This record gives sequence, C-alpha cells and structure tokens, in this order.
Amino acid sequence: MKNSPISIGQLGKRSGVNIETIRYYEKIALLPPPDRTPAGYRQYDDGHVRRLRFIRRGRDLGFSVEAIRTLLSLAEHPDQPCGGADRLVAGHLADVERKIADLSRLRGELQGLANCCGHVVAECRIIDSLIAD
Amino acid sequence: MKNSPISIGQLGKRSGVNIETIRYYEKIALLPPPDRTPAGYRQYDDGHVRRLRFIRRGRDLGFSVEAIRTLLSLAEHPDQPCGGADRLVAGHLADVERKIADLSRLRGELQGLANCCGHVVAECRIIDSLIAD
DNA sequence: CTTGACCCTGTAGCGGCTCCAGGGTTCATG
DNA sequence: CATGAACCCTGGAGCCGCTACAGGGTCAAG
Ligand SMILES: [Zn+2]
Ligand SMILES: [Zn+2]
Ligand SMILES: [Zn+2]
Ligand SMILES: [Zn+2]
Repeated sequence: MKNSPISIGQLGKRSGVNIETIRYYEKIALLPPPDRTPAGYRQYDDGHVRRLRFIRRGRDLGFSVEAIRTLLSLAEHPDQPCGGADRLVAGHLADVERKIADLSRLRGELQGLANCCGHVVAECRIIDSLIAD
Repeated sequence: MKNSPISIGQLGKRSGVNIETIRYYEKIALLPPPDRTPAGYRQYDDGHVRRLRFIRRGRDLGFSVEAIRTLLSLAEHPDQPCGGADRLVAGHLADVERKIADLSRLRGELQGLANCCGHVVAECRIIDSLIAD
C-alpha cells in the first residue's frame, strides 16, 4: 500500500471534487484537516481520498451534508446496526418521490402553456394564465 | 370598483404571499413601493394585489424571479408579440424535464439501496455502495 | 531570473427567502 | 387613561452548498 501524500489539486482530480469545495468541506469539518508542508500546503493521504469519495457519492445521491455526516459516522462503527442508514435512505427516497410528483404536475401545467406562437401579448394564454386568479 | 387601500397583512392574505416576502419583493423592485400612511405603514391598492398574484402564480410554476420580471414587463405591453413568453415557457419546461430525469435516475439508485434491514454496518449495502469506487 | 502552475487565506456572492431584535402604532377593553 | 394584543416598521443575519474573487506565497522548469 502506497501512502505518499498528495496535494489538494491531486485530491481534487482523484475524487472529482473542486478544490474550493474541498477547502469548504474542511471548514465545515466534513473532511478532517490534513497535515501541512513547511510552506503550509495541505498534504492528503489515502484516508482522505476514500472519505472524500464517500462524500461525493453521497452528494451525487442527493444526500444533504448533514445526512452524509451521519452516514460517515455510521461507516466508522462497523459493529453497530445499520438501521440509521436505512432510515436516511427511506426518508430521502420519499423526498425524491415528492419532488418528482411536484415537478410532474408542473410539467403538465407548462405543457398546457407551451407553443402559444405568433400571438400578441393581449391574446397570449401564458400571460392570461398568470393574470387569471 | 372599490379601491380602498389595504395593509401588508391583508395583501399577504389576498395573495398567499408571506409578509416578509412581500417586503423582499419590494426591495428587489419586483413589486413597486406603495404609498405610506403618516405613520409609515404601507398601503397597497388593487394593482398591487393583481401584480403580486401574477408573481405568485409564476413562482408556483417554478419560474425564477428574473423570468417573472420578464413576464411582467411583457404583460405590460399587450400590443407586442408574445414570443418571449413562449421561449421562457419552453426553456423552463426543458429545465423541469431535465430535473425529472435526474431525480428519476436518483430514485432508481435509492430504491436499489432501500430496505437493508437488520444488518450491522459492516454488512450494510448502503454504506458499501458509498465506500465502493 | 523569470515564467507559469500551483497553493494559501479571507471574504463576498448566488437564489429566494425567512427570522430576529428592537422598536413604533392602533384599537378595543377595563 | 392605562394596558395589552395585534399589527407594522427597519436593518441585518442566517439558511444551503458551494463558487468566485483579491491579494498574496511557493516551487520547478527553462
Ligand atoms: Zn433527502
Ligand atoms: Zn402567447
Ligand atoms: Zn426554468
Ligand atoms: Zn444496511
């Protein structure tokens, strides 16, 4: 196992996370502060890479930073039950389903308005639908 | 037509918009500043009610404040063509469809993780899927 | 020695509100 | 007339999750 420290730029590339975002994660204590070179440059190790990839996967799945904090602390206690993770997933899945339902209703309304071409504003059903109470 | 001025609280009730939000809309010049009583209380008229309802309908449809600004200025020129409104709706509909597609993919991933019950973190497929690269 | 790529800190901004502190006003009741 | 509740005012901070500076320092190649 090689464990030679890497710079923030390399960590960004390996994890697919923006440098500014990495520093932000450090500030909000989501990613632990790494060692520094004498010049003050951050030096990350494999643990950081793994942790940041975990965070990124979680964000890609739409979990909030707080949820990810919980998932990370779960991941650090392998002997404990995983019910907390399950509840997080279930709750988030419900969020996502609600959002999809809301957006689908919206899509329907917008489709009803689309392609109102060649009119003048006075006869425009888009503007009409916004004015009508 | 009665046009007796109303307070911000009444405007909030008639339009379904929070008082703080109304003041915010005034600050960003989305709603024109109303008259004031000698004591400095805002006094709205029917025009404000109509305009704020327009704004709210637009927000409910998911339009950005900037888009609503455009729609409002269109609505004020009834003799002009409504192609701008049409393009706004089409663009926003595309946004909404993209979001639905993204969320649907997400839903699929989350459904694949859900109901991982009764395990211990070490065997949890939720945590696993976040750790795996 | 200079250039350019990288790194640092600290702060401000995005959208669209929402909430708060710390006051002033108005009106009905006692 | 005093008191209280319900309303109103301003200005500023906070929410989320970044992102974008400004204004510097560091390091290796040519
Ligand atoms: Zn969620
Ligand atoms: Zn039209
Ligand atoms: Zn849109
Ligand atoms: Zn599990």
